[in-house]
Amino acid sequence: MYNFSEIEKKWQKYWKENHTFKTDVWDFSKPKYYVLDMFPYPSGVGLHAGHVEGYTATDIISRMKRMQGYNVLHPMGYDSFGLPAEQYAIKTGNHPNGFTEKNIAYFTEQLNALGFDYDWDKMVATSDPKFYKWTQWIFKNLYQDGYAKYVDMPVNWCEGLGTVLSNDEVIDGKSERGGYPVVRKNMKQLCIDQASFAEELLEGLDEIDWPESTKEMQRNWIGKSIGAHVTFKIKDHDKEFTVFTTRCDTLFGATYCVLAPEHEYINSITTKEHQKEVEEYKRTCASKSDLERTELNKEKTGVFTGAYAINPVNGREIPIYISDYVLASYGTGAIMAVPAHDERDYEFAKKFHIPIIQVLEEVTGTPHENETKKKSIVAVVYNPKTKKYLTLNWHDKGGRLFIGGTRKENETALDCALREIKEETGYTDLELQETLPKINHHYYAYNKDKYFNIESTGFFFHLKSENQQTTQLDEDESFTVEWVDEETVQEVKDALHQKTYQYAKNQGAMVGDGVHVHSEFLDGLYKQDAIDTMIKWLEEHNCGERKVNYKFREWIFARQRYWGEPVPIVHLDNGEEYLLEDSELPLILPSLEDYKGHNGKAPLENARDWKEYTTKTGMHGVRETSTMPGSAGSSWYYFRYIDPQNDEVFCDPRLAAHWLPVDLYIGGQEHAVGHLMYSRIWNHYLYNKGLSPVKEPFKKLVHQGMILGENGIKMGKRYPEYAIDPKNIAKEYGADTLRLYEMFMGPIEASKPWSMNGVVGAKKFLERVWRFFTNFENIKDTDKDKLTKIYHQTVKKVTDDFEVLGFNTAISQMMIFVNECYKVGSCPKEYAEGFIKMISCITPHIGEEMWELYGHNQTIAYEKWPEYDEKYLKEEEKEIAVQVNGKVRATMFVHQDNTDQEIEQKAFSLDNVQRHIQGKEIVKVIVIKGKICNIVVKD
RNA sequence: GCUUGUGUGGCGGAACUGGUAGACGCGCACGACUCAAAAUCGUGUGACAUUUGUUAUGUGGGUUCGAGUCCCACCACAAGCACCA
Repeated sequence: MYNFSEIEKKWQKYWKENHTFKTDVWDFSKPKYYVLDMFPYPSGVGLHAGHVEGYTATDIISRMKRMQGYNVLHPMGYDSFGLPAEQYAIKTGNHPNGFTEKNIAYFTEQLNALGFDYDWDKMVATSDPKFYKWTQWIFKNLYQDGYAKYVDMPVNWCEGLGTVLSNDEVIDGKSERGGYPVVRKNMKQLCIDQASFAEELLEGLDEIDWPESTKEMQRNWIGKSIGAHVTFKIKDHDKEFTVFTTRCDTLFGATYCVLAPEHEYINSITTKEHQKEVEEYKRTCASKSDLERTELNKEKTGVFTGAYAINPVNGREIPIYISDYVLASYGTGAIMAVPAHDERDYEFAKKFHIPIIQVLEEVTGTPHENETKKKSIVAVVYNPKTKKYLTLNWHDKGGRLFIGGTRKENETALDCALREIKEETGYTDLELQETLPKINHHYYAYNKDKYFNIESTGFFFHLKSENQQTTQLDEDESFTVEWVDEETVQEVKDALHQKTYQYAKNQGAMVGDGVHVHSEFLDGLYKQDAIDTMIKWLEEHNCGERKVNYKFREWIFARQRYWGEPVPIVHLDNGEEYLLEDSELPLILPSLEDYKGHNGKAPLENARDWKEYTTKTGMHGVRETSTMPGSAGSSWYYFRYIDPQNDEVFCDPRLAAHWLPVDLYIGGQEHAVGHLMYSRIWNHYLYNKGLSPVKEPFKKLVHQGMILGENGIKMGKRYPEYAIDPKNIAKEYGADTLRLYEMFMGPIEASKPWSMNGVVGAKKFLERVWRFFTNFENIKDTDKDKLTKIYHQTVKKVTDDFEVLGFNTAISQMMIFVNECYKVGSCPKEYAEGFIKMISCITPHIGEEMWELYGHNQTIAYEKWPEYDEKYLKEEEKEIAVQVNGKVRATMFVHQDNTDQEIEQKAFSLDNVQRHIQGKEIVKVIVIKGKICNIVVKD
């Protein structure tokens, strides 16, 4: 029986003493492979099961690549600035350094206990001055190049934490850490202008091998939308304002405008009689946090300013409202409202009784030449008492329809609808619920042999009472009047009637595509053409232009916290900002007596001596006391691993050119728009400056899934009782077992529940391996042939599966191989050693130990990866299925040289096949080489 | 509501560009070894009927000689976004 704790300790010691995994980064003779894990925050709790999963995956890849002859860089480090250390400092009054160092040592010990092959000489920690010197240096460059600057802006202010938070640190209006309420407040902020990278960040996404969902989240976060700026003059004022819209084609349907409550013009344009209301509304909005604003999402609010804007396209005067459904921070903080074609505007217009003008009609049916134009109606009548709809069943002359009809001259659409209902069904007591959008319908009338193009107005009525008159039908009107339930309504297949019904079911704005009407030069154009035409018109008439807008805004780059990188900026007494010189970096974080910030001030305000600064030329100033956010160091750390000791430059460009990009990056999806966006921004900046050799730092990205508790519940703070602590598992079952189990659980990206039985199973497999392969009576060539095929298959499958991180299926193949060895009762040394090499990537300790028992006195880590020979993979005899009408009726062995005819003949000779084709006509026989033979028969 | 995913035995999960569904593991049952148990080794294991059959990959349709895989509609779950004009 194998003693895992002894073996694991032995090899961990061996690797450390022999520097087995030291990477010579200057050795360019071999191809490089850079595998990276998202480095952890070194919390005192240590590793959790999710860490182990991701780290084992990169460990396996790095070990395989090393054996395949790559020069592998597989580093580990710590994102060691952060809140727990800060809280420790506040509580104890001690500098967080000691606390952090202790945690790092603890974390490192745990990582080593799991046998990961990190080169610890490359270790970095973001809180180490030797590291953050360069964080400050890169920031300095960003500042010099104008990408970092002070901006006066509304921010997420968290009173509870006494700091400003970025949007991704705010969840549901509360701080991500601690759950304190967050409010909006105007402050001068140090920001990084990420929006200027928006376009290249979007483009970059197309060239990297990342999970689609993460790319999509980044696209969403950047939030690009293509549209136009349109300028509206204000009536009786010498002023104009600009709106952003993606639907400038609907400009003829604009019936009002809305300004955000914070809009600068409001005070000057509001008329006297509306002043009080407007003031009051502004005040309510200001007191609301973002959370409250979204909570009040349900009902639109707003007030009229008394002012009117002039629609540039038709000179129409439309009222200007203010409402908080328009955000000051997006676009221009002002919109044109087109209630007919925008859900929000529709809702607002309904509430404030503002006209709704439809300028786009959905098109149904197929257009044709020489159409006759008509106006008509479709009426959907619903009886709320019986929950049934009124339909006419035209049977074979048109199927089931609602009530329809052509408008007479001088007849309104509504009159027409009421008349048709009365004539065709006799009902007279109706209540109009909604006039539905008009539809542009094309059809062909067989009885008249004519093509028609109709503009149909839809109506939705409720039946108030069953009062009925006698119907007046033309002789060709042969239908039955039927009240039907919702299910039977589905029988209405006519496109126009179907669409009308949909409008009746979901009343609101018509937001889809269609042709323009009442829009002068746009009439007859579809949406996209109309947008292009309108932009051209706006540009020609100097009242608008094409405009791309992004949700992406400034990245606030300062926190009122202590435990972060100091910002190398001094605020001079004359109001200017002074940037420290390179020689003054790193700007070291001072020790304090009081680590707590007071009244929203940064803790570094307490560092009175440190704060003071005088330039060489004798100018006095005060240092910036905010520190950088947590994501600063992690935005470039992958550079530093390559060249961690360099004091001249953040990373030697020759090394960066050789080692970047990172070939494989594994980490949790929670960083999809935080860290993964910020590092791309910094890298794009460095790339544009010629300081990074690649546009995109991470070529391939994989997120490890969440590991759930045994009952499928998320582990973590909420349910600590279900949490699995990898420390205990490693202690009780061994690190190899833990690694093997986590890799066998399922696909790496999937969330999957923990199973203690599964752990035991993994351990049993390792014991089974040990028992067989360390019993040298088994290791002999006697039955070599019996294992040749399965061995080569296994090498191929494991190699291919490792490459795509399919560890669960690779392990399954290795189990099959071991089962086969047991069955045969022996295994040649050659195959055994190949197997040991493969499994040593997953379970390195037992791998090294067995390798040694096989008489080798060097680590297995640099042994040559086993190879397979295609010629052993081919099966000359293969069992294929014989189907009759697609059902498997028998199986048979066929030789790979057999012709289709031979296979066919053999299939027909099988008893059970005969039974099923007897007395039936054979339609055809399909033979797919090596797979199947299907006989199609007919009675 | 929108976006992106995911739905396969008692459980975790396999299945290449459509070609014998359920690999491998857990669990369960039986057998061998044992006085016995554990461990180990072997055999079996979707369901129903039980000789050959029927039926099965969230639901309902479709394409095909053949569908877990492709198409359409729907349902459920997960994650993210959410008045973004």
